[in-house]
Amino acid sequence: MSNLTIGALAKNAGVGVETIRFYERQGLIEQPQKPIGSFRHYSEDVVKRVRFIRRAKELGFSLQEIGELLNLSLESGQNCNEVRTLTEAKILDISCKIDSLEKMKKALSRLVLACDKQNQTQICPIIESIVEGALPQENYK
Amino acid sequence: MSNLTIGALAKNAGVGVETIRFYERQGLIEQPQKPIGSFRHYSEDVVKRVRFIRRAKELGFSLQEIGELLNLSLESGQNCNEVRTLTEAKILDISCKIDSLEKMKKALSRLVLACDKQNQTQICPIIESIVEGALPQENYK
DNA sequence: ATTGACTCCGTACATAGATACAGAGTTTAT
DNA sequence: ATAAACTCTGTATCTATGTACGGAGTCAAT
Repeated sequence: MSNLTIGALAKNAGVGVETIRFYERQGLIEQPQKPIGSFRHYSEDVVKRVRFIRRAKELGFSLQEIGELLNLSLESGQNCNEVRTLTEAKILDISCKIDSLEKMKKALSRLVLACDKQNQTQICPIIESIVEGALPQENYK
Repeated sequence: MSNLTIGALAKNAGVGVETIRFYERQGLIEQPQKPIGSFRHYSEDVVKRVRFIRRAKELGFSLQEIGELLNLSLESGQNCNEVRTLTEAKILDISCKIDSLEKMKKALSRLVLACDKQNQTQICPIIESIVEGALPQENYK
């Protein structure tokens, strides 16, 4: 719609102009039409897209993974089964992350509780409760 | 306890030897005693600590933040109120992450559902539902 | 039609987080 | 007591993810 310039897009999405062009080079947002003169112009959808990228990064996804997430859709000629398989894998991945964060949160809540009780026993529940995680330990080296 | 060498620690924790020494330089694990000869030796606790670091990284925390998380405890001379305040902030941060991941998960579940229904409408629910996030939009530039 | 703000492209630099390597010392198994 | 495997320190290199800059072109307001 709204035909934003790159500067307006960047501002709305909360990133720098250079970052937009970087994402374009990485293939995360497509090279836009340049109807007016020779400047890039973007729709509101791209604002959402960039915000999504920003958010997903904070959740520990790499740009590569974010690209995969963004490509999950039933647009046009996509094979439905393939999309479903990929999507289910992503869902599993996300569930693991949620589990870990829940554990972390619980551990920290216990810490606050210990604080309230003036319970001065040495306690650092994070390590105790979060380490043994949901993700399989891949072979390393 | 178990007096692991750096190699054993690395293997158990699922990282490389160099990574251990890197974390040491970053202050995430302390320079250990070297009782036997001049080699580093570690307890089982350090294995847990490194696994925690690894896990927390996957959840989008920086090493700096991970250090802060690891320092949250009621050990020895720490000010209880201060610890509580910091901890509550971290809990909030984590809750936001969980929220975002839940939204992402729901969006992907809807996608799978659409697959099942052979509903071929173009659908890419990720962007719709995850973008508008819990985190405040910090001023950028 | 000129000025200030914005954009273009290309390339260089920056930062976080490792990872690799060189050359020397140490441990352990035979 | 020797060889293989491991570790030491210090430094250099690598990848991912941006950021910055130079020099030129474009747009919008006066």
